[in-house]
Amino acid sequence: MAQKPSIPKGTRDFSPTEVAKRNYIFSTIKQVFELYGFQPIETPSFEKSETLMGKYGDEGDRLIFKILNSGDYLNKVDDSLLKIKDSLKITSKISEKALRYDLTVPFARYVVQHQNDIVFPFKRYQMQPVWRADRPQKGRFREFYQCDADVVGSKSLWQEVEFVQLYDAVFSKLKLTGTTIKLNNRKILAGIAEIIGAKDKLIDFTVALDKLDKIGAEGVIKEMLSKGISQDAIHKVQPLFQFNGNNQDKLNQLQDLLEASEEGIQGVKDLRFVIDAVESLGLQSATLELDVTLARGLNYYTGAIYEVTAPEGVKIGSIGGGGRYDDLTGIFGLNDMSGVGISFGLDRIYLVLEELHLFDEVALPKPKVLFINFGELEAAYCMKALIDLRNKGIKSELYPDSAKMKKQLNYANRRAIPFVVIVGENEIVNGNYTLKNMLTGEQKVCTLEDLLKITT
RNA sequence: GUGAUUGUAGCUCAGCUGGUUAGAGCGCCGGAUUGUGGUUCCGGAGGUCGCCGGUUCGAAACCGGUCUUUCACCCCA
Repeated sequence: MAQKPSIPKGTRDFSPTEVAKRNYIFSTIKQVFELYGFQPIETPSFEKSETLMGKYGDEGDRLIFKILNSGDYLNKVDDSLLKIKDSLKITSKISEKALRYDLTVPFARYVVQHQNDIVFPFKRYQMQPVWRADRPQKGRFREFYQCDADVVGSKSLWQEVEFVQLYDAVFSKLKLTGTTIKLNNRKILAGIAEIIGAKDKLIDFTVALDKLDKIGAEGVIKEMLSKGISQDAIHKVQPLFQFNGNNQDKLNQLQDLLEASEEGIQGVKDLRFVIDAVESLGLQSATLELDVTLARGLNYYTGAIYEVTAPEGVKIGSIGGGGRYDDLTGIFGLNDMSGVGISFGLDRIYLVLEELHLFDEVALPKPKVLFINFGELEAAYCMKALIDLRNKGIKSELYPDSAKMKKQLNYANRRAIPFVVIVGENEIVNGNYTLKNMLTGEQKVCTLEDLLKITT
């Protein structure tokens, strides 16, 4: 046997049924995106390294797939550099392109590059694969799809309200009820950090706080201490560790806690606006939850932070996330362009729908009629009928070879094709067709008109 | 990147503490049945036991490395 074929770690093949299910999710998301006024764009699967590097933190840089330069790339590297074997330094010499790590940074690049042609506020959506050199595990792949919708050029909080509704609309349409849309605001996190005098440790602080439901208050405190946040400071935010009540209660508690921080108060105000609006407009199937521990986030979020978790009982992590970023296009030289956006993790949504058996009605595209092939003459006769069937939109095909009847019928069975048309000498002489129902086994001789009528 | 875990036929898996020519079920191909399927019966093909190296008289089994699978951490969709 030849070498056993396989695909790289963390990648997957998708067979027809899987593609059908994935397309169902894609088209649902796409419909809702367009319903909300977004327009599609696409960007290259790889970008210049400088566009991507440094945008996702050190951890992110490590996870970016680098593309080797073409040609004799090593020849151009200094011997001295090769000798010290510093991978980081050599990488920038031998690789100038990298695979897309997410859709937001390429989008920022796109906006800056096309700023003169874009009508602002610009609402775009994008559904494309992204790549991460991560170690795969449950619900985590090295190649996966993101479905993003972003608005740039508007600071309106109404937009943030709409994204909550959009999440709810998509999940409701997928019949995925019981999702939780978690909402937070970076300004609140900054406010808290300010109150405790750990403004410079905002990232460490938020990353630790984010783990509250996973490692508990003790674990969080331990991690904060190890990052150099003082005992005294931690004591001040103690209330956060047992935060409860409904969204309004939480808002009021935050209001008190953040009194001394101007930024924090602004965050509470923003959050209150969004929460009030969503609560008065109502959601179909999702629950909106203010979660102060929500800190995931890419370093560029500056306002709202979203994260969607699957219904209780499905252990898959988040199935979507997003937020507001005021400074993103600034990196590429376009200032004062606020953006807010969300992302759907297609592959994870797939896993959740599968686990909850919500794919029932997704039909695999397959032919309805198979013409049995008895030979050249018969095949030619069948091809004529096929034209009529196909013109009427009836998915149909001719078995390509004049194989044994048994084999051809078996093929119809395996593919669950409901009708088979048998044409031999007799049928050709009489100008008719023998139609067989593969489910009931019934068969009858009929005209082309009957054939079209019955199989439609 | 850290720590575990998995790998035997196309698929799901047996294969005892190292011991002849490595098995089963399903699937595939052919026949019983040359214009009638899903059932049944008969026959057949298909394996460098992930890969490389080591220990041994002898390795699918033991050891090392590597790749792969799954999982946790880090981080994230």
